[in-house]
Amino acid sequence: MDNKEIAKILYEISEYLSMEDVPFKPRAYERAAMAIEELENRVEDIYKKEGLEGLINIPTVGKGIAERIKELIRTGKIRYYEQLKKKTPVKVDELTAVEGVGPKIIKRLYKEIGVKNLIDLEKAAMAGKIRKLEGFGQKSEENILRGINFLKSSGGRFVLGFIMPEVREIEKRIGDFPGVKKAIIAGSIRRMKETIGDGDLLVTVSSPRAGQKIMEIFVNMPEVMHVYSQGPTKSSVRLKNGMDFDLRVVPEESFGAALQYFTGSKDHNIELRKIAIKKGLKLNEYGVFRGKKMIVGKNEEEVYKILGLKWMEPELRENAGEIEAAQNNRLPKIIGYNDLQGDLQIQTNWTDGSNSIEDYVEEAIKLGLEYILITDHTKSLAMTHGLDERGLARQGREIDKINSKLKAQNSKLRVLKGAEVNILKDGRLDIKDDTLHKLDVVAIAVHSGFKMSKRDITERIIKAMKNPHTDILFHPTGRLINQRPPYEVDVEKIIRVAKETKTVLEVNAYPNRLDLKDEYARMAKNMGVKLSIDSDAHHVSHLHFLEFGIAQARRGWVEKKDVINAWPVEKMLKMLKH
DNA sequence: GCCGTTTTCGGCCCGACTGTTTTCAGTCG
Repeated sequence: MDNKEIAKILYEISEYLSMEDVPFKPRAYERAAMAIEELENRVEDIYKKEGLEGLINIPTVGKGIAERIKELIRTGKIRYYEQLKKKTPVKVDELTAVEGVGPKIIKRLYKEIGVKNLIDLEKAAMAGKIRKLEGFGQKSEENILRGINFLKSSGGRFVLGFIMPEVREIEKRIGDFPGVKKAIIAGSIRRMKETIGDGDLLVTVSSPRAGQKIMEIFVNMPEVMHVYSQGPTKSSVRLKNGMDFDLRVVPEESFGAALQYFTGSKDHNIELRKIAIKKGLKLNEYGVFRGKKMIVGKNEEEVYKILGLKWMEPELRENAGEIEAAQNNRLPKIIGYNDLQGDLQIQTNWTDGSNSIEDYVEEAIKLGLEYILITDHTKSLAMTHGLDERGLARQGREIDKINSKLKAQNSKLRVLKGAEVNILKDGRLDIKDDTLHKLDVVAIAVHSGFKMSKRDITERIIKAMKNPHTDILFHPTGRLINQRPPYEVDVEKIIRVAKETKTVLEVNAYPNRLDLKDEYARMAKNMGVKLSIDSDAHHVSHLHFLEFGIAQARRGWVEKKDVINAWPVEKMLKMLKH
């Protein structure tokens, strides 16, 4: 049982306890679930090595929850959890996934109209049963239906950044196997799309025997739940996490053509084949052919070259102008995965992050960053214990101390003072100007009022951008992939105002945000607006998410010069408004 | 149920916003 599975059960216990109106316990279970999700070591291993004591030593896990986890590891279930489920037999995970539906609503809908799962919920809403309940109305019902439709539209796709560790693990394991020469993930994963449907792993092998062997290994991996098919060149499985995964053994001389073909996108490939036809050639996954004679296919570069195109990064292959650019040798020099020098959004344990400023300092040094901006939440975001003016001043003094220490150690790293200042409903910021003035970088963000009309929310954000202290607008559209649509903000208008006010727009790298998304990042870049790519870390391990923000920016044709935290710290600070 | 430089009990849930109400419950993260 892995940590995610354990965490999921603890989350559910938390929801059930909330339904019962039990005080404080839900929060305790929730905090334990969050801690376990972020733990590097496997809880099961901790228990095996150190027993109950080891579990209790996990912060936020005490004697009570440790006992529950112990029972889960030893018996495969938790009696307490089973009792709670029996009492309210509903699919909590399905129902809470609907935006705006929480434990109290679930409980009432179950008790009063027997809603147990998502299908029941949709039926009840469609039949107009929910609006008739006391305390509910037409709007609540519409909101629930909207939430369900949103879930459906995103169904079956996985958030790239969350699934990537498992994908890479499989890629590496297969690639390291004796007899396997090359192993590369193709498809939308290689193009670094924000969500992916399935995995395609291409390999070349040293002998047919090795090919057969690797197929054996693949279909018997511990992650595999079901084998659809197993053949000499293609095997297809479903993983336990729900994702379908194919392994293809490809002839060495066709590897480039196969990689090109399976990387896609579909539209990009269609255009390429049209070009091939015009040149009297044929392009397929085995190579480029003249008549029956294969001309090239061993690597991607030669496939593109023979079609009269420069090779291009997979992130650009969406038939969005890249083919023409490649023909005219005008491809952008998109930002590289090692080009960032700083990270401009980090939440610490001063508010809702899990780690101290020093923990982040340590991790940032490991990653080779030269600066980090601390951006804890501000006071009106009460659930995160947002900082007020005095809190920010106190944090500033701590940062000064840390910087002196770093300097004494001859460290290159510098910690900058910032905040993720909350934009109030009327567009004012919730921190006074004289405090904002003392910060190195002021970032602003919307955290409430997501359902405002297009005009109102756009005006609200613009007013906040016009504050002379504002430097960066964080996650400009507020979307959460597979979970919540963006607010109805007029992004084009925001980009225009960003240009006027010299406000930097963020490409948030958190895997289910990626906000601005690729097309808007491209629009901003084209209008000369500067961007920042930030992890939005709430835990030191999240600094690694920068990769996915960079990927999103690359998909938006963004270059190094467009990204302020790809610049040295002095140049970056000089560019800002104050 | 967890936690502790306020330490073995008594705090912890804090505020904005929405949608339902006419004074408030529930969600957000």
